Amino acid sequence: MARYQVGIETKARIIEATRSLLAEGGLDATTLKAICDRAKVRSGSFYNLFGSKEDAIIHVVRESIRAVDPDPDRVGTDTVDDLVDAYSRFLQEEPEMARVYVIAALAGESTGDSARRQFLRHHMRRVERFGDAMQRSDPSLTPEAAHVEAELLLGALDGLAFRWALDQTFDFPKYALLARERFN
Amino acid sequence: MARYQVGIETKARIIEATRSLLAEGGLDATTLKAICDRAKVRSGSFYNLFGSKEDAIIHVVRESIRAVDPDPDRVGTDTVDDLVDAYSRFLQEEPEMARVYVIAALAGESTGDSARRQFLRHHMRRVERFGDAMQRSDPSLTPEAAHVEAELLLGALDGLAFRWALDQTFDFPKYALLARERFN
DNA sequence: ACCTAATTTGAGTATACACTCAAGTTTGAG
DNA sequence: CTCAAACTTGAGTGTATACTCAAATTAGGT
Repeated sequence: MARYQVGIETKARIIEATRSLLAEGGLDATTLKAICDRAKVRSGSFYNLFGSKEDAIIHVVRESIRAVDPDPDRVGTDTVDDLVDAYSRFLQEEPEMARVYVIAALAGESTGDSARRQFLRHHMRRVERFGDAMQRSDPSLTPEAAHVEAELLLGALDGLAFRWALDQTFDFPKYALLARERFN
Repeated sequence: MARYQVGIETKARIIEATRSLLAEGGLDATTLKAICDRAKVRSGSFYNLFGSKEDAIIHVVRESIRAVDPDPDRVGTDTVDDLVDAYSRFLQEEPEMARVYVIAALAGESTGDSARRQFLRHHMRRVERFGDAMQRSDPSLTPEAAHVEAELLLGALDGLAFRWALDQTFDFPKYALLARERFN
């Protein structure tokens, strides 16, 4: 796709423009025009590198989640607490991005649901991560039980994050730890 | 506002049109034109009765949540299980509405955040309901502890509902009950 | 029947949006 | 240096959007 150096740089500029717009003003602020203006690119160039605006947005959201992953290379040394901490950190450092994530995952009417499938895959990977960490800390746990516990804990974290998005005075880290104590 | 009988009926028609459009096709399908066509009304009439499209949508979402409330008049006889059941039922009966609820609550950039405040108030009322029910089943629970438990359980339910929205083969009622067992 | 206020109309405003494409320019491998 | 492919341009397309308002009509209390 982007094989020339200049194309790679353009793509990076577009991604950075999209990232900063999402972080500053959420989805509403992230129009094609705004992205192109900030990236110093005309719209035709954008579409030479991305199939749609949503492609760029999803790329950025996934990238920023990966950025706070305690074990991005899956070495397998992360604990449940590490994962919960990473979740708290993501909310703290990228509050707007968390909202974008949820809306992009749910609003998939327009996109068909390819976006939704992508978010589901991402969720399943996280469940696996949590389940693995739970088994490492308690080897007597069966894989099936670990999976259920992981879905419950991740569900609780997601719901508490939604709660926090409604009202940022909500003490997410505190409740996240309480939830973590209930599951294992 | 709507003092003539005909105005009251028009308002009801608009609400019903909005409700059915949201249930059938979510937010994307619920344009002003679609609402007006279905309600057999011209746009001017709509704006005589509602301040904005979003007013009508929020009205409908709140109404449909209330419709599955096990104790809408707050008699105070509902148990935690009743409340969890009502939550499951809402997802089952109004799947599209649940997504609309979340998006409307989070997408408040455009609205300022008056919508967000409204959803927060609604959330707080539900926390209170859950907390009250928990105290009724276990009178040794302090109000403060009940509040914390209620936030945790409701958070877990919200997160599991998000999980279910990603993939409707997810067995929400099963996980909801598991979560319910962990908190009390 | 009168009269005010409620309601309705519907053409009109503004305008924002994602996306396209044919024609040019630049890149870099051979 | 050549040249095909990668990249860029930017005016243009098409469409949908929520919302307004002045004028006409209707409701219903008196």
